[in-house]
Amino acid sequence: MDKSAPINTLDELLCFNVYSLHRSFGRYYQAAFSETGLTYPKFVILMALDVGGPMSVSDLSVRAGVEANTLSPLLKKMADFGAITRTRSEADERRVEVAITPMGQDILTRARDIISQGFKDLQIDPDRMFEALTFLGEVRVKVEDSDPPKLDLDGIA
Amino acid sequence: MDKSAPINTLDELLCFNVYSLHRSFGRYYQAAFSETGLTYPKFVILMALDVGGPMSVSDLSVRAGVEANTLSPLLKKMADFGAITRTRSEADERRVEVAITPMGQDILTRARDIISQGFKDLQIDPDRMFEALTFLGEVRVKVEDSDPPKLDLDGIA
DNA sequence: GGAATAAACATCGTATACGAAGTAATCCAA
DNA sequence: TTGGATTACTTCGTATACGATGTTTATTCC
Repeated sequence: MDKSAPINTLDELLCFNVYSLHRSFGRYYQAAFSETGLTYPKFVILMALDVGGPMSVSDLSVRAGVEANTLSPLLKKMADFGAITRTRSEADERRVEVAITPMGQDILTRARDIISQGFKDLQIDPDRMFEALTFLGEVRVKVEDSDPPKLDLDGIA
Repeated sequence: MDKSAPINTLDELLCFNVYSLHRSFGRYYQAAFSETGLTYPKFVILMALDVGGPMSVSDLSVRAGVEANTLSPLLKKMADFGAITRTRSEADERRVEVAITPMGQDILTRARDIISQGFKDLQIDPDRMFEALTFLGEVRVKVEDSDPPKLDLDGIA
């Protein structure tokens, strides 16, 4: 019989605050990028490739924080568009090397500026944000390393 | 010519840290809820209805932080399952009143326990979390109130 | 060195999410 | 009071995401 900390409202839950803010950012960027064909996940991919250089789909998966199967169709679209290239590795025929193109760089440069500008508009305290970034990063590691308890609805549904 | 704060890596971006942690939580809860039919968004809906009582789709939309059109199909599925009820308002035929059922309550009770347990396992410092919750909430308000600068790819794509 | 494994991507099925557009009910102003 | 807004919800089209599974290529271990 362990009551642990009973959850009262959604606002007390970190996962909900993260979920909620994520969706707010999603709508924000959808408005910022509308009509350009760029989306937030594509921006993340361009950033990862720009900073980390050419890399395999799996490496990109780790950097971007999404599963490889989510990346596959996205990368195909971006390659068709011309923002990135996809090349079978000579050394290992299983691997696909992904790289940003000059056109992708151009897009990224402008997107970076927009995001910088938008961030400045938000007037967020740098110290609090740094602390939050650190905290969120630590939590992410813990969540990923953790084995979640399993929900059991026997007798209910 | 405003360079503002140039963005170097994804890790420096609050939106990316939120995005990334959101996905980690998503995989975490998918594992916790697997096979039960419950999902994180459905849990959020049950929580909102349990705490706030019966309410319209639009009110629920605000509480859960998702658009009403996202809710519609979800609510239909949950009602078919028996966890909630959907009733046309007598007073205003446009409105649909949504309420949690006893079966939904039972599901929620167990889900709450699982989430409490999982949270305890993560060993998160309460003070830092409280500060983070406050910060994330403030940022969310700012993001929602803010008018995003518009990306322009003329001459590139 | 050849079968059993494992690794890297891609595909498939399902579940959110969003904006835009559609429908029906209510409100409101001339 | 009636016809044009406005509101509430739904439907539609598109874009992520995930786990499970399939396919191809590399590795490993007899």
